[in-house]
Amino acid sequence: MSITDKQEHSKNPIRVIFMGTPDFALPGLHALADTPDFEIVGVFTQPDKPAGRGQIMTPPPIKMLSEKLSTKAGENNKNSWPIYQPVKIKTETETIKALVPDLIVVIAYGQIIPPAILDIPRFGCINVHASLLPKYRGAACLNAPILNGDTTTGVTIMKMDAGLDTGPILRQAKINLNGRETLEELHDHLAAKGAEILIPTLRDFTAGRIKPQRQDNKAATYVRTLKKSDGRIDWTKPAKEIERLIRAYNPWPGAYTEWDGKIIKIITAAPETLLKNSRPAGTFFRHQGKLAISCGQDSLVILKLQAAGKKAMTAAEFLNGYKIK
RNA sequence: CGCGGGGUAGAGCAGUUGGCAGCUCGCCAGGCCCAUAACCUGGAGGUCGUCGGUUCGAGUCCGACCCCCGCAA
Repeated sequence: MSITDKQEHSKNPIRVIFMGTPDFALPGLHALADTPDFEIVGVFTQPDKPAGRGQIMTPPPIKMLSEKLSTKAGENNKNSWPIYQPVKIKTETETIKALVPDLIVVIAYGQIIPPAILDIPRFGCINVHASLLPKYRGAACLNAPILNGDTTTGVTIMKMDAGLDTGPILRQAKINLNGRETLEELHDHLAAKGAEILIPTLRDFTAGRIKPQRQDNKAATYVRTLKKSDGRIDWTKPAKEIERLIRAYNPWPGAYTEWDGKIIKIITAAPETLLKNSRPAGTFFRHQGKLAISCGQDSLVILKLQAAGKKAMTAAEFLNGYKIK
């Protein structure tokens, strides 16, 4: 028996249930699995569902990572863990009790956790949320700061209560925005940031070194879940706003418009806009060898786009093949 | 069997009722200009996704397959 093994046993690891579903939750699960003083006793994630062309049954990202990590743990003579994919978490109260968790960590699980479950672990349920609460409660917390042109955002680790993202705060980490990042970049950045502060925060909290701070409900804002149709560009808006929307919705739900009867995804637009604009909103035109689209205020230079059925192409490639005046 | 679009020169596209494979850009060589995302001249570069069928003749019509993508999730 090695020294590290002895340390693990002597520390009497904290029993953790992890609940999460999409990519955003991956770094958190990884961090927990890598930390000897926390023992994963179960993972909950959403059921497999049909996805992609052909509607093939696809497991959520957390299931795939969980299986990999759990198998590896078993091979290393450490405890592996079961994976649960209940349709409704509220029916799993007894299952969860039987796992005797000290703590439940929830990252983008995708279902509301009822109070009956919140109360099971002695340390409660801890959630990682990708905004500086109480700002941007809700699902679109990653899109909102880009869409609104904020200069900062961050992650919050909180103790969950019955409300949606209303629980008392354990710790926050702030990051600066440079006005050019896409949703994808912000997503990856904050997923990593959340995982980075998760372990030290859990250690401090379970050791009694953190007093959860109640949120200021008066300062709270809420962002509803995005729909695919939110990505449809309204060209009567100012170019500056549209450029932010393109970054905030890339890659999902994607900013798109219709041209010549086809759906065109706008993937990247230039951050600077053209001042002159005499054309009707939504008109595609050439300007100094570049592709531009007129907006309600100013015009937007398009850098990268994708027509339905085609691969993504640069504006120059688009101009070569399609006839734009 | 979820719905749909597409594979033609390095890139993006066109190709009419089957009849010599084109356009824009790029590339190579040369020219012009104070200068250019400018212009002029010449040039290279394609087994038209694959296999089979119909035909005097197939990028084009028929069949099968492979690959890419949008919707949807």
